[in-house]
Amino acid sequence: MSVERSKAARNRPTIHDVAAAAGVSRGTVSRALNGGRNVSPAALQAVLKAVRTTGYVANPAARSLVTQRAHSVAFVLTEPQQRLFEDPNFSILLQGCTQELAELDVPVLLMTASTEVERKRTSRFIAAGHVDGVLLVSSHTGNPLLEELRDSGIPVVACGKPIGHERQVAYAAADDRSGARLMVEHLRSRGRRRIATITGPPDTPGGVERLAGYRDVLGPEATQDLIAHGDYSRAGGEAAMATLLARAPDLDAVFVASDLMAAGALNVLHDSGRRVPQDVAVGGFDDSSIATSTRPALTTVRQPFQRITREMVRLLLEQIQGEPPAASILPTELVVRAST
Amino acid sequence: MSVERSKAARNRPTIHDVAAAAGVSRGTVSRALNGGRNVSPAALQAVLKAVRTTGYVANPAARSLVTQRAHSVAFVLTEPQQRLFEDPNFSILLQGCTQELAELDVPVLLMTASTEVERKRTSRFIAAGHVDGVLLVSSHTGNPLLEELRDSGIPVVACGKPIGHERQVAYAAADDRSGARLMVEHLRSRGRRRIATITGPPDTPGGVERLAGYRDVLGPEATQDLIAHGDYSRAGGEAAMATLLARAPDLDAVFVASDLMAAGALNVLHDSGRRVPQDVAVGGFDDSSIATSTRPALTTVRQPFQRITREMVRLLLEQIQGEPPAASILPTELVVRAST
DNA sequence: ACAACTACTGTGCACGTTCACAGCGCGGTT
DNA sequence: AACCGCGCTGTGAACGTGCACAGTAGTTGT
Repeated sequence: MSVERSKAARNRPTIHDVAAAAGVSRGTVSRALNGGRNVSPAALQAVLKAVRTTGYVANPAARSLVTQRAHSVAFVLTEPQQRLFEDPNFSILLQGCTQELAELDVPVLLMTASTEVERKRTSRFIAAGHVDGVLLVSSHTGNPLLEELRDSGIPVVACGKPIGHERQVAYAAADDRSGARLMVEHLRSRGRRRIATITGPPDTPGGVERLAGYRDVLGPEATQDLIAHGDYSRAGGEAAMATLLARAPDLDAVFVASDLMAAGALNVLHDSGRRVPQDVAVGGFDDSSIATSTRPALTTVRQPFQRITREMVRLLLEQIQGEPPAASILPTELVVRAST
Repeated sequence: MSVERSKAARNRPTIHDVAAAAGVSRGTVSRALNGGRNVSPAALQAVLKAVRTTGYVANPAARSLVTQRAHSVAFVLTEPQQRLFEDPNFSILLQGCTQELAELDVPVLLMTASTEVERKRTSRFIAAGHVDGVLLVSSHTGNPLLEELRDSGIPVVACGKPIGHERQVAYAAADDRSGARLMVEHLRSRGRRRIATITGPPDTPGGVERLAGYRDVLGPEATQDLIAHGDYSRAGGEAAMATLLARAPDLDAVFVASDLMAAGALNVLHDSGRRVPQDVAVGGFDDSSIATSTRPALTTVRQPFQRITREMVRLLLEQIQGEPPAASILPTELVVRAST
């Protein structure tokens, strides 16, 4: 009597309550709910009905405790936080991964590791077993977090090639190099002859590979005065464009390694009195939402973000299942708009 | 013997291992780690040292199971996903909340509830007890999720006044109405006499309150032809601006209820051959990163996002502690740039 | 007819932690 | 001298679930 009273007092129904309501045992309820193997149709129906009437939902903590799985995943961003809301790429990746995983009922924990303090915290947090795997968005190489994670043995998937760890950690990345080639070839086909470039930081895969693609096409034409480095920020794009104009006022095209930097470059070109695309053609990279919001709209190289997030999730789940880390390189596509 | 063997096989140290290493009992270790009350200095030192040598981190699932707390919080977005990466506001809120909570070692689960399916999933997920509270970013009123959450009894804090539930759910919001007044008064002080407005959707607090502030200042001057509704998207801002120009070609200022829409409006004004601010002054709202990236840069009303996120977190933690829901209205500030 | 197999079901244990309780020695008050 | 309170400690629950195992009934094969 008092036992039943205390049970009724607890508001959240447990698997016991469902079992009692369905007239079966805990084990049968558990089996019915996880796969439903070796369960009679009658029992299955009874359990399902009992679940409905009691409003039962499994306690995730109890489940995690016994399965030794957190059933969740972390999305870790090592870039300065500024970039999360300045550059839509990160939001798209975050959104894509979240959505992809939500369909599998896997929640995503968002963590940043921009500062030393945050990195420590994130590292400790992940080591505590809060998550089964990590989606790591960290373009800059040499971040200690990657090695810490690798050493802790937790499954990791990087977004973009993790320079120096290509063989040891899984990653999904767009084919930056051939994407850059597509763009530069397109600029040449438009009759441009003095094609400059604004690169990403030299310690990022995008910074290296897209520049390599540019050089592939231009060969010796790619002189040093036509190459300026940016930091993937709008302000960085502006500064780099100003530098290029000072060094090579006769340039007639510029391939910018990200749409956000390209938007900055457009502003500077506008201020210098040059018309786009008549005087200078501008090509971006990403095909983020920025590309269609500039005037003129940007010709750019589309990164297949949806495929990238899908692959990241797949590669992570594979590793959680015990498979070794793998990599996935995805093709890019030229999107021609008004700026070239 | 075999017992010790199996213990050694488990890679993650438990509280038992720490207790053994420190020469004390589980209870003492637990007490030493949670507050350290009623623990002798000697025992405390021994435990701390044992934690260091074993590399112990508490198992969150086990802890949650017994404390009946998830020790985590959900950030739920009900807007169409598009907006997460088009409008920087959401990223800022997300980032702010995450950061604020990270300092308290509370992870943030990111969930979307844009579609019916997602809403069901999110609802069930939260009902399962995965989180202790919900940070709800949902501008549109009438979303069933809010009521579902309220009924389930889980602590909720809304961002922006939850129309129709002001008394029942906690919220943090900027003072939209007086912010709008600031801007319209500023436009008048610049000598503008035909001041139009592009509002947010009428079922959002921002849509209602900012329009009210506009009317407060203009009174009968606020004729219907000067008011157009937008949907907080860039495209919506463009469409609304085009409508206004058709209806009132003589307008000399427009107050736009969000920076993103204002950016769209600027484009349309530019295309129509009008100069900003000489022919038409444009005022935005938010002071998001967009405001400084337009040409000309936007005069806007700054929302104190950092204070908003701080208040959201505070209000949520309060409720988790058992306090009743409260509200927090935060002051806005006029930021004058080149567009007025 | 008996054994072997199949399909299904119930029970005990373990996961790792916190909390309530009881026990212990020790100094101070009645 | 007996008692009480205090600071500290160890121990036995309990949280709710999944899994291994044993057991039952019914069916098939020799």
